[in-house]
Amino acid sequence: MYTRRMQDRPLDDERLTLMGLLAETWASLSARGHAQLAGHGLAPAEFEVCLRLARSPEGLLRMSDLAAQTTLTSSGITRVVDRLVERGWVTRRSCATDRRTTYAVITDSGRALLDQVLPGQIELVESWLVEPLRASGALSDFERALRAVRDHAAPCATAGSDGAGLVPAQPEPAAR
Amino acid sequence: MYTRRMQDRPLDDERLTLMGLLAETWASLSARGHAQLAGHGLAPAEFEVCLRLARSPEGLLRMSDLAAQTTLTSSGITRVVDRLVERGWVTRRSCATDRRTTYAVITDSGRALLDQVLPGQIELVESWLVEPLRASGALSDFERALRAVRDHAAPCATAGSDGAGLVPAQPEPAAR
DNA sequence: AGGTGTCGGCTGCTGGAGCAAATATTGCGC
DNA sequence: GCGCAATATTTGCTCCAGCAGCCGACACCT
Repeated sequence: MYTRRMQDRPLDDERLTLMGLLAETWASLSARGHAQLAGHGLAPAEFEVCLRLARSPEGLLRMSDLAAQTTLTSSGITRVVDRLVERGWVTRRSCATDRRTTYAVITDSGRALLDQVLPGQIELVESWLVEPLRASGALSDFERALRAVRDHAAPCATAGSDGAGLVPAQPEPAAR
Repeated sequence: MYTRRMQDRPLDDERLTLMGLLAETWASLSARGHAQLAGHGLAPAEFEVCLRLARSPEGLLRMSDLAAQTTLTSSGITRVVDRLVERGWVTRRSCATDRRTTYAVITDSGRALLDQVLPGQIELVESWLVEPLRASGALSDFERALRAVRDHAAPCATAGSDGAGLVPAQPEPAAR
């Protein structure tokens, strides 16, 4: 397996199929998560920002660090935080020692929102990801494989927390 | 493992972390693929459409079947095919037996484009996904786990090919 | 035939996100 | 102290995708 036969066209390459399998799996899982978030009036990026803030030591993170940790650009973070501020889940706070930086801070209301949203999200992951993995006996294998790929590919997703504050060696919290 | 300890807040739930790991891995891999496609002037959805057409029995697929197979809506497919037609990689063909349906057909030029793009994409998957998996000895485990999740979660991604024409039991070809 | 319901694809409108330019603040060298 | 480069955030422009609405076409039923 995984040695291409000569008569195969690149079109049918096994590696392409594997990537497609991963794509399809991710698309399916994330779609379910997004649908549930939408029920709470939350866009995926908004949820991720709230979650990262809540997980942060003091519930606050610099705008540019948020950008580095997510797939959004700093411009995108500005808009997302705008929307979250409008709804009272996040506030901005200026930094005492560096007046260029702006912190995004999660509010009590924002934490309450997460308390309301998280159980459903966890339930979703449990039933659509963990459960089938356990049933096929591949749960720990899967996580190990995932870590192997991530460690090889991802540069450093813990920008701004000074390498600390988030779960060690498990920097990525969010369901996009 | 994978039994939540009582003192954990939902914020630090292991299942959320696992989902985050998957999210991060997918984000990293797809970003590399997208960057390479961009070098050929291709958007991810455009590449996926071309690939699915090329893999189709006669290089043609109905618009609505393309929509069903991708994450795009039929409206989105209309626009994507518009762009591909503009650049000569795809043409539209009306159906002889049902005048409502429109086929998207890949052109020779479109196939040539794929010949040019695919090797690089395969190379990317090889070095950033297959290689680390092989190194950690988790390659076959990973695919097995992925299939378990996909089979449990994905409804049916082979719409329009009448259940045939694509790789059996491996319906998802594309790197989005 | 004629009528009705459904399907397939295309078009106006809206919102989100990236890119690039603009603005603001800091730290450095003179 | 003052200009200058570097960094951080915001703002204008543009593209892309989804939603809702539309029309043409088919199928079924009477």
